[in-house]
Amino acid sequence: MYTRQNHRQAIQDRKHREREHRRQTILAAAKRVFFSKGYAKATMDEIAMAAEISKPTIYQYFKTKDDLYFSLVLPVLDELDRQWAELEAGLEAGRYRSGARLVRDLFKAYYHCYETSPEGFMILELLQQTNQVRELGVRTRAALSERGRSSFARGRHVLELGIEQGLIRPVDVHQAADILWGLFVGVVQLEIIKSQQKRPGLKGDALDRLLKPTLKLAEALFTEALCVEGRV
Amino acid sequence: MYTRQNHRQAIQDRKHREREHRRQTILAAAKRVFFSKGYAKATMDEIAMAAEISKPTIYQYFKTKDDLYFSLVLPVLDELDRQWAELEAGLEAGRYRSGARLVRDLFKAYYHCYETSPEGFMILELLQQTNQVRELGVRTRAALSERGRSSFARGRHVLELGIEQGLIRPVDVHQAADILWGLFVGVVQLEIIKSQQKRPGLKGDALDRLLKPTLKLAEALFTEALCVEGRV
Amino acid sequence: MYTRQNHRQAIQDRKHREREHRRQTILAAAKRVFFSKGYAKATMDEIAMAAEISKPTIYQYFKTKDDLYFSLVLPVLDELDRQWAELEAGLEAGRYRSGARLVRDLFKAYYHCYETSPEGFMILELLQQTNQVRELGVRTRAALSERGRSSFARGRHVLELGIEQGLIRPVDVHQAADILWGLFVGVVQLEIIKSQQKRPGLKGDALDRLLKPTLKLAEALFTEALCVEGRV
Amino acid sequence: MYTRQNHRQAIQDRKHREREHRRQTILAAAKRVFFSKGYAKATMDEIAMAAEISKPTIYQYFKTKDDLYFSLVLPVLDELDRQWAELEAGLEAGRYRSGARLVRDLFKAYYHCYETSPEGFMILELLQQTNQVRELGVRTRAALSERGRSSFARGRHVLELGIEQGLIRPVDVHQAADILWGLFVGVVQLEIIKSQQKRPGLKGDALDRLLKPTLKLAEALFTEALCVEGRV
DNA sequence: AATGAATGAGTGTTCATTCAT
DNA sequence: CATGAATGAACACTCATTCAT
Repeated sequence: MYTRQNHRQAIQDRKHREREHRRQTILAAAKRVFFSKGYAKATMDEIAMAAEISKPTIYQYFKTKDDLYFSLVLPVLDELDRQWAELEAGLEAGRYRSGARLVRDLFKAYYHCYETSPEGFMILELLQQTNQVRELGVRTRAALSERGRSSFARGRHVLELGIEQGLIRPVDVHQAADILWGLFVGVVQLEIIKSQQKRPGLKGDALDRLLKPTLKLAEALFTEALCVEGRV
Repeated sequence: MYTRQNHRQAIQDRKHREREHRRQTILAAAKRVFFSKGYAKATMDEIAMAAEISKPTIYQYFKTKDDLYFSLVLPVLDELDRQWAELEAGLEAGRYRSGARLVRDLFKAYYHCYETSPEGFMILELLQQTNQVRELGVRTRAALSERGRSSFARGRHVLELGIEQGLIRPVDVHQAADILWGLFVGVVQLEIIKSQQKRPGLKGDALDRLLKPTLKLAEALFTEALCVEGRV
Repeated sequence: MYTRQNHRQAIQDRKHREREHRRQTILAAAKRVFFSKGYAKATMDEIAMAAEISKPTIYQYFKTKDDLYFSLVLPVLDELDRQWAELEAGLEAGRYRSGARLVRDLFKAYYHCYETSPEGFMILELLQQTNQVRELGVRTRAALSERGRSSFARGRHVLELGIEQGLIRPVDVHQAADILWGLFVGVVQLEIIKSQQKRPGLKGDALDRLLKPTLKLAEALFTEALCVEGRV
Repeated sequence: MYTRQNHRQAIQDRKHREREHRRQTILAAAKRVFFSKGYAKATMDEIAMAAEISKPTIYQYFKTKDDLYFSLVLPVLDELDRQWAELEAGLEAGRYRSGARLVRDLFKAYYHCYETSPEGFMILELLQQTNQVRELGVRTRAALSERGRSSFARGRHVLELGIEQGLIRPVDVHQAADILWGLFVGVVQLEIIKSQQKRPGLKGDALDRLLKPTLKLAEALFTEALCVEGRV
C-alpha cells in the first residue's frame, strides 16, 4: 500500500542503497590502487580518480587513509573466517573420512579467500607499513586485531579437530597453522613478483598459470606430510 | 720499519677503514629504519638521525635512497647464493646419503641467511614497493635482478641433484623451490608480525622463540613430504 | 530573468573569474620575483609569499616552476607577434609612404610590447638559464620555441616588404632584424641595470626617464641609417 | 751573485708564480662553467673538477662564489677601458680624419674586448642574477662598480671628442654610448642563443658565422647614421 | 551530500661553505 | 698549502586533510 510513511521509507532506503553502493565503489578503487602501488605510494588523489569522485567525498565515507585501508582488509579476514567455519562445521558433523580431503579443503579455503579478492588478500601483508600507532578510532583497529586473532583461532581449532579425529598427524597446531598461512601468503607473494617481472600489470592470467600448479604441489606435499593414512 | 712512505700508507689505510666504517654505520641505521617503517615511510632524515650524522653525508656514500636500499639487500642475496653453492658442492661430491640431511641443510641455508641479517632478509620483500623503474645507475639494478635469478637457479639445481641422486622424490623443481622460499619468507613474516603485536620493537628474543620451533616443524613436514626413504 | 539555471551559471562564472583572477595574481607575483632574482634564484616559496598564498596552491595553477616561467614569457612573444602583424598589414595595404614612419612604428612595436609587461619582456632573456631539457609537457615548450621563431619570421617579413616598397635601403633582413632586437633588448637591459644601481626597486619612473630618450635617439639613428629618402 | 738572500727571494718568486698560475687555472675553469650554466646553476664542485683541484682550494684563492665571479668579470671591463684609452689617445693626437674610421674602431674595440674572452664578456650580463646585496668584501664590489663607471665615462669622452672634431654628428653622448653598448651586447647575446639552438655547446665556429656579418652590418648602419660626411 | 580549492608538514636531493688532517 | 669529509640551509615538489560553498 502506498502511503506517505512508506514513501519516506522508500526514499530512505534508496539513499541507504546509494550510499552503500558508493562506499563499495570507493573500496574497489582503493583496492586496485593500494595493490598496485603499496600503501605509502598510493595517494588519495589517485583513489578518488579511480573511483571517479572527488577527494573530500572519500573522507565522508572513511575517516582517514588508514581507515580506508583497514576497511579493505577486514572483509578478507571475514571471508577466511567464514571458510574456516564451514570446515569446522564439516568436521564436527563427522563429514571427513580422509586427511587428504581435509588438507584439500584447507587449501581450498585459503585459495577461495584469495580468489574472492586477490588484491585485498595481498594487501594484508602491507599491515607492517601502515602507521601502526595512530588513532584511526580504536574501533577499526580493535576490530582488525580481533578478527585476525579469531580467524587464526578457528584455523587452529580445525587442525585440532582433524588431529582428534585421527585424520592428520599430531602436530603443534599453533605452528602448523602458521606454516600453512605463511606458505600460502609467501607463495602467492612470490608468484606475483615473478609474474610482474615478466610483464607488469597483473593480468591475472600469467599469475594464475604460475600460482595454481605451485599451490597444487604444495597441497600434495602437505597431504603427504600431514595425513595419517600413509603414502598416496 | 718506520718510514715516511709507511706513514703515508698508514694514513691512507686508516682513512679507508674509517670510510668503510661509516658506510657500515649508515647501512646499519638504514637497515633498522627500513625494516621498521618500510621503504616508503622511511625517510632519509630518520636514517641520518639513526646513524648520528647529517643527511647530506649519506649522499656521499649512497647516490639515492634506492641505492642505499639496494646496497642493503644485495648482500643477503649473495649470502643465499653462497649457502646454496655449498649445498651444491656437497651434493656433487656425493656427500649426502639421506634426503633428510638434504632437507635439513636446505632449511639451514635459508635460516643462516636470515640470521646473518634478519632485517635485510625481510627487506627483500619490499622490492615491490620500490621505484622499480628509476635509474640507480643500471649497475645496481641489473646486479640485483641477476642476483635474484641466479640464486633461484642454484636453488633449483640443488633440488635437481637431490632428485637425480634419489634423495628426494621427483617433483617440479621450479614449483618446489618457490614453495620452499615462499614458506620460509611467509613464516618469518608472520612471526615477525606476531612478535611485534605482543611487544613492539623486535627484540629478537620473542621472535626467535616463535620462529625456531615453527621452522623446525616445517622442516619435519618437508622431510616427510619430500624424502624418498619413507616415514621417519 | 532569474532562474535556478541562471543561478548555477552565475556561480560557475564567478568561480571561473575567481580562478582566473588568482592565476593572474600568481603570475604577477612570479613576474616580480623572477625579474628581481632571475630564474634560478627565484624560489617558489618567495613567489607564494609574494602572491600571499601557500606554495601548493601555485602548483594547482602551474605544473612546475618552468611552466610558471613560460606562462609568463609566452604572452610577451604573442604581443610582439601581434604588433608585427599590424605593421605587416599596414605595409601590405600600402599605408606607408616614408621609411621614417616605418622605422618609427617598428620601434613603437617593440616599445609597446615592452611596456605591456616590462618584467615579462626582460625575463625573455633568462631563457638560457632555464632547464632547457625538461619535459614541461612538450606543449608549452614547443609553443615557446615556435612562437619565437614565428615572431622573428614576421619581423623579417616586415623588413622585406619595406625594402620591396622602396621605403628602406636593401639590407640583409636576417641581420637587420637581429640588430633591431639586439639593440632594443640590450638597451633596455642596460638602462634597467643603471636605474637599479641608482635606486633599487625598479620604480619605473627612473627607468623611463633613462629609457625613453635613449630609444628615441636609437630610432633617429636607425631612421638615418635605414631610410632611403636621405637626410631628415 | 748567488746568496742565501737571493735564494730565499727566488723561492718566494717561484711560489708567487705558482700561486698566480693556479689562480689563472681556476679562473679559466670558472669562466667555462659560468658561461655554459649561468651563475646560479654553476656549482663550485663543477668548477673545482674543471680546474682539476679540490673545492676547498678554490676558497683559498677566492673568498666566495661571488668573489670568483667578479674576479672573472673585472678583466673584461679593464680590457674595454684599455681599448677605449687607445681610441682616446688616437683622437687626442688628431689621428682620425673620417668618422667612418672612428666608428670602425669603436666597433673594433668592442669586438676585440669580446674576442679576448667571449665567455667573460657574456658573463657581464649575469650581473643581475648575482646576489647583489651580499658582502663579498666591499673591495671587489666597489672595484666592479667603479670600473664600469670609468669604462663608460671613457666611452662617452671618445664620443665627445669625435663630435668636437666634427667627425660624427652631435648627439647626446650618454645615450649614444648606451646604444652602442646595448646593441653590441644584445646582438652577441641573441646570436649566442641562436647558435646554441641549432647545435648546443658553443663551438665558436657556428657563432662566429652568425655574429661577424651581423656586426658588420651594424657597423655600416652606425657609420651611416653617425658620420657627418654624408652617404658612403 | 559533494566538490573545487587551499594548505601545513614533509620528501628526497643539492650546494656553498668549513673543519680536521 | 691542499684535500676528503661533513653539514646547515634551501629547494622543487607532494600529499593527507580540511574549508567554503
